[in-house]
Amino acid sequence: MRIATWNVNSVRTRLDQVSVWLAAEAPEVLCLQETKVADALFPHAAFEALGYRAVISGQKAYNGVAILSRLPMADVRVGFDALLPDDPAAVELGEQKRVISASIDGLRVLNLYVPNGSSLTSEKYPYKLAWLACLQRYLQAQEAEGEPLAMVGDFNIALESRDIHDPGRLEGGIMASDPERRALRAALGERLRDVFRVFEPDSGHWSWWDYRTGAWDMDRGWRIDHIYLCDQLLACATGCVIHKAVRGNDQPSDHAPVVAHLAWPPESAEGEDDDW
DNA sequence: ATGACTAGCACGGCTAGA
Repeated sequence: MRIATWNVNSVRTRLDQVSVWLAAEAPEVLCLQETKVADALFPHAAFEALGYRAVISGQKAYNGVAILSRLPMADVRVGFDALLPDDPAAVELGEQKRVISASIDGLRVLNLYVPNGSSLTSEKYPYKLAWLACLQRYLQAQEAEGEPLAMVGDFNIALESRDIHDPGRLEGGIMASDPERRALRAALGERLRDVFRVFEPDSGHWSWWDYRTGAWDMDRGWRIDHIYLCDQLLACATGCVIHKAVRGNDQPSDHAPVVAHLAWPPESAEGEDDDW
């Protein structure tokens, strides 16, 4: 199974590019962020023509997440409050459509669009920290269910210096501040690992390049789109790749797709009692 | 220090992104 994540910065504006990429790569699952469209206007037909069903949580103009899958999806959950119905913050944070999950082939795919935060002095910054604190509670509730977890999305956080093109200038600022990093690490706990770093220790690998200041031409990017796996899925991982070339398209999203390759479901051992 | 680009909304110039 291949699970992909891509912040498309408007699914309608990027529909042709997403369709071309899906037709070429055909991952089993593609998680989208920043769809920027109300649910009634989501372009289901274009994806169905390629063999994908979509489950969505969108809103007009801002935010919005979707899971596209070639495999059946079950037990779809929208928002933090789906698992935290008595948590006031979870209910309030649900106003912005940033969280959706589905059970696919025996694992839980959780697709997130973490708030950007804008700047350390913006009121959006404490919102981001509160959102991450809620994510931690949400993940604790999810873990209690015992379903293997793949958590993907646009995290709007570079966890380490090697994830930023110019850490000397950018570290400590938005997307690279200690409180953001601590909040995300607390949510990950000991359970979830960034699968990209299992296969690639070096810096110089980015998933987002600013539209401005020639960031793409100078290859000045950040790695803020991540795929986190629980131990059971991590043991099945065979690779994780950033599809950088997509950022070089005409009228691209500012993010590139990231794809994790999993040998899932695991093949049963020789002589196991499959036919009982 | 600031702004650069892009998209949405709605048709002028904002908000928001990261």
